[in-house]
Amino acid sequence: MLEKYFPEGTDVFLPHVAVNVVVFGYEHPALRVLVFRMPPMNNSWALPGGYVYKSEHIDAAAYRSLKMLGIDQVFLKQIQTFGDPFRVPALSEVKDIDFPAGSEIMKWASQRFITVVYYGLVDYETTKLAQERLYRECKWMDVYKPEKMIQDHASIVSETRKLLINELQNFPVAKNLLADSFTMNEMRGLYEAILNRPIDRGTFRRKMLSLGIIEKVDQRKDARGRPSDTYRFNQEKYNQSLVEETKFGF
Amino acid sequence: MLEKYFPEGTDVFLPHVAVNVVVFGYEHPALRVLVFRMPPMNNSWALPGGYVYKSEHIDAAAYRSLKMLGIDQVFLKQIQTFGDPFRVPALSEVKDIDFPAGSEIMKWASQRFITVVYYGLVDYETTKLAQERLYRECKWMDVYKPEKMIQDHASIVSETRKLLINELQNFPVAKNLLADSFTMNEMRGLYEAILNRPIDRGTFRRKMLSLGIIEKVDQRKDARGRPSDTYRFNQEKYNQSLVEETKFGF
DNA sequence: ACAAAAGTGTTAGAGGTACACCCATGT
DNA sequence: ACATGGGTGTACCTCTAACACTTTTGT
Repeated sequence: MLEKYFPEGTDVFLPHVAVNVVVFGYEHPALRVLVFRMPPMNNSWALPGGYVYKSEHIDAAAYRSLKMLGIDQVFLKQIQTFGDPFRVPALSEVKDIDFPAGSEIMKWASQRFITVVYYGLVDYETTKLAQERLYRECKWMDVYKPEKMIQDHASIVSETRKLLINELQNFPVAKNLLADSFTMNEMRGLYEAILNRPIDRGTFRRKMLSLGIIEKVDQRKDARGRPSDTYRFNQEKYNQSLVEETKFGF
Repeated sequence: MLEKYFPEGTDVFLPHVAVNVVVFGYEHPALRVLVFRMPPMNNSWALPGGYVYKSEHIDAAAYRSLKMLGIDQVFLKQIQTFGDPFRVPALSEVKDIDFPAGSEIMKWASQRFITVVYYGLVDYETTKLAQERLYRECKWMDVYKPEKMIQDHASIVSETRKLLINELQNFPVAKNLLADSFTMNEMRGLYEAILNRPIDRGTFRRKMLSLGIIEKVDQRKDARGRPSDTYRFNQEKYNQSLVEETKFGF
């Protein structure tokens, strides 16, 4: 049992410290968050995360926890640390778990943990989730249709979406959430999903083009109506916008 | 030695986890940060901070670390966790320290720590620093004239000032940094100190008044020239502005 | 021809910058 | 009277919300 979940044992990790990542993906027009559940916790979803090796940077631990899920193309940024001593309910009160009582794994899991939370941005289209033995089930959960989650993960998700709004002001979040090329409609839908309010079509278009960080690539005909132009980020202008502290907000 | 610095021993604390606070104070027109140094570290200044009791909320630990310095009227907010495994240099390489080698205190201090950092806002005028035995020397350091600090504390300070700029957009930071009553000149000076750029007098005045969260109290004659009006925050409107997500920015 | 979706133009208002001007005080 | 600093007015600019109009496609 221990070998299955902790092939290296638990001594290699820092006690009391965990990392979690709220991975956002955008499937037009829905903003989604990556969640999983594993056999011992059957009825609730959890955020990806893990523990920190004794000489590992916490940022590296966050990246590693996603790599285990098959995600290596991801933008990560730390946002908040949750440190309520009772944020994780005592395991004796948790029903959806079936580790043997008194096992080393239970001892490890029942200590107090503070968790350093990151948000992650991935391209929903190209992100293929690995179905590893450890993680029985992975899925994208709609941010606005939250389902039952373990511990305080549901509030971590909603907290993180609010913080993402601030990020949107100072950081071109869309670069890491959209495919290489995308339409204005998709980009605007993404902004609307994060801000949770409609944005005027014309105004959005003009503002984004005036920033000068995206350029026209081609056209695309979707279902009906006029074909839409497709765009991509100009890498050079994009990098420049980061150091110039451009305002991307609405 | 152990009793002097850790009267309860070290077992009462979570290992590997520390908290630090960047306490800002404003003495017109300088933005200051509270630093201290204690005997074993003679040549470098340090941020206030401490360790977390095993069943204590990390926020509570941050408050407690300031209470030890005699500060109990303070607004605190968590901003960032620093988790580089080598952020604290090996004690063998630190010259300004004189704990006995091999002592329990050295064992505690030489473990790896991640530190959860908060910013704190206090009223500079009414904050009297306690000169406790543990803290030989306390002082306010000018944010823009950084002095030598231990570990990575200097970069924590500069990082935190940048994050304070974002806070300024969404949160009436001034409420907690100014005295109960203050002039427009003082308030504007505070904004300029945080943003590190000049702001037009008339524009600032009108914007602040239009927010409707401050009200005129009295007048005050300083040195020469026309007396200035003094203002205070209207508690009710202030509280209201917090839930309405008002924009305080420039 | 019509609907649908994308692209473009236009107007009005809000808010900020920059600067000029006026007012109250001490010397 | 003058210098000094606080209070107020204003013209200009930028941004954006709102909505109308035009263009390009499929049916």
